[in-house]
Amino acid sequence: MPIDPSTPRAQARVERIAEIKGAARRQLVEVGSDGLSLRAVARELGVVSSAVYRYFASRDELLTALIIDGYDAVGSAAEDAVAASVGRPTDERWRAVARAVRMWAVANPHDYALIYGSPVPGYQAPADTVSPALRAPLAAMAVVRDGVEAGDVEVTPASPVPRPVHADLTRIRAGIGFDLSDEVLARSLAAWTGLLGHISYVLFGHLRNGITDEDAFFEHQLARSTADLLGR
Amino acid sequence: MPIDPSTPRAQARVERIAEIKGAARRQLVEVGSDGLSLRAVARELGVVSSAVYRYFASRDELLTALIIDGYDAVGSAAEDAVAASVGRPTDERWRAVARAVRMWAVANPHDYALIYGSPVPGYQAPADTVSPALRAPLAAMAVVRDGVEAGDVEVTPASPVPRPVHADLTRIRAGIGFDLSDEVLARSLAAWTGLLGHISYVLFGHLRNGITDEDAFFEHQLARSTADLLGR
DNA sequence: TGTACATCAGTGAACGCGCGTTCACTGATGTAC
DNA sequence: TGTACATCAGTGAACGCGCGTTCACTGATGTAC
Repeated sequence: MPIDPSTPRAQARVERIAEIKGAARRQLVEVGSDGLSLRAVARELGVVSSAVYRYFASRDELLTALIIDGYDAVGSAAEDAVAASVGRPTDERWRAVARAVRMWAVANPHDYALIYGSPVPGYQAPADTVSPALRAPLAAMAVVRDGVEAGDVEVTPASPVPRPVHADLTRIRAGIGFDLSDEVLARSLAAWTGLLGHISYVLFGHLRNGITDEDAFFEHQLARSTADLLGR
Repeated sequence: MPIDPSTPRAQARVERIAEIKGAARRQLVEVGSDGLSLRAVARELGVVSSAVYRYFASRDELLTALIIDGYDAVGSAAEDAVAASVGRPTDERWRAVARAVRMWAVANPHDYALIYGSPVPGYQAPADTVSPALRAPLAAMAVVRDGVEAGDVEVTPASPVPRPVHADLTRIRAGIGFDLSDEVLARSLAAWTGLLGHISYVLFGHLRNGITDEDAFFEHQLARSTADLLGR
């Protein structure tokens, strides 16, 4: 594999890969991750099915590429929101990240479902999905860490942390690479899973007959959960 | 369709339907909702594929039956927990429902993914899934309503509710059939989506490298979110 | 109690289809001397 | 600058497979008189 992207061939290759992934993402919309088909992708590109194997060794490899792209997309949306809000109050910054994640999800519901929905049965996520997957939650946690430093976050533990939970939180702390107390880390995780819970519940249609103004509902719930996160 | 279940034939039919659904659920485990195949179901039952059409007019109809069963199963788990905790303090009752939902999810991850995971693309849920889908959240909300009556729930609004949100909450109130103020209803919805968010995030593997004692972590987070729900 | 008929479960063959992946190949594009 | 060779993208045919659904059928089970 040549890494030099300057030669015309390498450039064409990069473009071709992008075309394939684009066609595959469009297919995801119609048919879901299980139904993703190399032949259909090839068809859309006006190319014989075996040609796709020049670029992806198998269907699963293509699926992995889409998953990584999804994580990277939501990750950079979150990171951008964090970067753009430096210096602002913590509650505002948290809401900005949360909004960025939701907006990405609403704009790309099928990519969202691919990464945060049901796992594809029989598909084993390879190791190189791990670090892209962490980008978005890490960006969110960084806001909380900054907030602790700025004194915007109530840090007094609400309840004692049982030993096994402490052990797991310690492991997570090591994984994310910066210090948050058990209390604050647990609150951050709750805020993060709560955010995805809200997004999924609405996006997957469980409030279809109840909520008409999804933006307003989200904002209202976000204000509430932000207060819970920061300890008011 | 004879409804009298007393005749041997009708009884055999009921059993056969249960067998088919059982085989289909087992398939779901291996292959997901997209991959659910009538032929494979027939194969497992030692029967020719067209025989299944005696019981389900199409693949989608079988899928719908599984979805309804899933909603009914989690719904009755929740209802049982509610019924078993009558008279106990509200925070305890809420935790009991939440635990019941999670335990069902952990015991039946594929049914959980079927109903609360990514929607099956191209599958349109028919109207008769609606009321089973409401059973679990309704059971949970009933606990909150009882809690309000018992004075266990802080009912003072934390923030004004924007008009469009109020309109949607009114619609939901009408749908669930009992009164909860905007404030309490919004908190209940947040608690419910937060619960599913936690369950999904862990069950779908996003904390695979972080949490080892999932039960302890859940209990700890549940204590926190219960306090948020009840307004401390 | 016995007979004639209707209902039902399941059979077996067939339809038309799409899938992932392999393989030997052609012809164009790049590279080395 | 020109030639010989290597690399690459894409072709086309083929493999073996499973799918949903339809249809005419057989034989067993139930029902009505």
